[in-house]
Amino acid sequence: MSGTRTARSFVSAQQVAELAGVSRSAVSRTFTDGASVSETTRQKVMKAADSLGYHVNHLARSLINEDSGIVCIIGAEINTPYQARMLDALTRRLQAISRVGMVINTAGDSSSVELALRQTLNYRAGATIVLSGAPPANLIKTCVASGQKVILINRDDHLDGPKNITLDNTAAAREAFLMLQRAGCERLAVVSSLAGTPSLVARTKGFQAAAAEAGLKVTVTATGPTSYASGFEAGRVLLSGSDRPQAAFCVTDLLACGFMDAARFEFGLSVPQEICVIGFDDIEQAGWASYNLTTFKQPIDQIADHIMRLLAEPGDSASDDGTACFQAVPVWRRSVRPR
Amino acid sequence: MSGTRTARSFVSAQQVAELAGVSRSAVSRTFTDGASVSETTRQKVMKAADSLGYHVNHLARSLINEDSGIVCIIGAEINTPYQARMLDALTRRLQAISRVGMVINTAGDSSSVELALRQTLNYRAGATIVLSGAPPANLIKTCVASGQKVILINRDDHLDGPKNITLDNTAAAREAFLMLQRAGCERLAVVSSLAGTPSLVARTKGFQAAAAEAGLKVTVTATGPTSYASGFEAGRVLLSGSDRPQAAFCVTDLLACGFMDAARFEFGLSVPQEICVIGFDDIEQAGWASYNLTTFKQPIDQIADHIMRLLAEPGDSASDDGTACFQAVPVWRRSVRPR
DNA sequence: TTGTATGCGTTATCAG
DNA sequence: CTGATAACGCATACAA
Repeated sequence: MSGTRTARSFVSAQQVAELAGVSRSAVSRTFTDGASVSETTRQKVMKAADSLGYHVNHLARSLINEDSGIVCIIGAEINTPYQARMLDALTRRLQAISRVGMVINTAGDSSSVELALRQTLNYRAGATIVLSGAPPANLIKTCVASGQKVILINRDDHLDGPKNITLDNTAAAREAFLMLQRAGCERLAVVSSLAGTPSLVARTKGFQAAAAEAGLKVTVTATGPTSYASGFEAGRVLLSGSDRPQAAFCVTDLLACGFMDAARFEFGLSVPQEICVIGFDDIEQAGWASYNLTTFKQPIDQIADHIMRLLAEPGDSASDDGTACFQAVPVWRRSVRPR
Repeated sequence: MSGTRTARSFVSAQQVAELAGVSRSAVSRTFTDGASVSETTRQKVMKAADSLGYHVNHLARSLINEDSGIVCIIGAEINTPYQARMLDALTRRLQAISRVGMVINTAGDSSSVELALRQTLNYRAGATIVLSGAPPANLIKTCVASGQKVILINRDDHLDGPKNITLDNTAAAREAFLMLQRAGCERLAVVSSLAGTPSLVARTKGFQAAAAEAGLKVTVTATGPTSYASGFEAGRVLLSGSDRPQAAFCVTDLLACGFMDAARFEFGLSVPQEICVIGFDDIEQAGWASYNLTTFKQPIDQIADHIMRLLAEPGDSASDDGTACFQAVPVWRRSVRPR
């Protein structure tokens, strides 16, 4: 009497087979894509499975397949608009190719990233996507050696095993400078953060370099983490001086929003008449009427699509050199004076 | 010769045992909490494991344990500030109790929620947290019957198997009305959405009821999904009429931000002098200087803590009736006139 | 403490 | 097309 409803446990293929009067294999085949089962058997099995509430145990299946269908997504600050959108884009697409995302929220420090990467191995994830943080090289090696696909986003250290996805931060930063230069701004500032993320550093350096070529100096500020509050604080600091900057390139929209609010509400400045602001990421809030922030859009959908393509490739394909670089495109709104 | 480094596959306990010169069980015990292994054996095993890059296969382990350590989190609109914060709070805490969150991003429609719930069964998740969407009752039953913990957030249909977590939306809405009444507002509006989520409906009805008791009529608007754009559009509609409302209760901060921006930039109204606005959720943006939105804070941390407590309970404990109700607390900022 | 043997739920292989 | 059987990687009862 295994058919009673009291079973405080998952239903197994065995039980379904018994009820349907067929073998375990028949049940297995019914739920395996591309296996050959007669329509009658299939019907019997489905009926029994339905009444018992049977669901294939992907975990047991993966014991044989060596692929659990799990894709680990490692990231810190999931609640940040940009990261949240990336997470949304990824999980949605994973669903579509019948995989599933396992989110590992690291504290950001390297030891917790290491722990996260171990989890990815524990769960036999077929792939690991690292949104932020710097995982130790030896662990990455283990992942790759285990047949896992490792995808690193916005890191600059290019190891050979994993696939890298980067943004052309330098080009974007240079473009940002040009936009401000054309707007007639000469006293320039960069609002950055203390996070020291490779991409943020690249944006800062790229802007500085472009300005230097034009013979202009840039004041760089970093007051805390990459947040609205830090941007606000940076505004306080930068704008209280005697000759305030005429424009600020904020390496993140979040910083830009904070900076703009400081400019307006702490110093009564109007944007873009008295100060121009450029952000980065094109988060949703950048498009809100209060900000109308001119910024650079990260091609999240393209990136996510690219990742799915990487996942679809056969495991050992080293067709490309493993690095894909995307362009951030400027989004003109109203925080920079028209030329 | 299984020890060669070419193995494009995960390392098994077997391989570790061979290298360490011990039995498979010794390896197993080394990685099992509370098993007894001599220090010498332990060292040998650890060394071998390290050099081989061995990691316990949680999936195989769960075949025996009946608990994979996976907790499924089902939600739509992960990229929304509120949901993103909830996701962040949950995944962070799950890590802390050495579980891991599997995020299933549904399209929101019921068929995709059903698919998500099936995934939860496929992966033998020990628990499922449904952030949004209405899963079919029979599937929930299967989950519960399989020994899974099912936690539903903000649903109003109280089945007996799952644990429910709700917010006292009615009380909060009533409070919102009182706040506006004290500010001297008489022509009132509610800005809602077409989503028809139970909690949103409850907020709307609660506000209406409170107003009705005071003999005041309320204009209810819903122009689209629960978004900034919808709030903006609602503002356009509501404020263009001849006698515009003096206050708006927006059932979500996102709607509130959109509404405020419409009021200011489309109609040149100042908040709170010419129109008062109250939101709901206390998303990060509500605290930004541009909005300074008076709103109701959802106790996300409390809720997440409570969920962790539910997960820690023994599986069959029905100590409580299965429903926990939290209070949203008003956060006074500057979008409502002081009394 | 250690090793041996068994079973967890599934799929692949192979014989019918 | 179907059923029996052998893996898959692991934890545990049991015997040593």
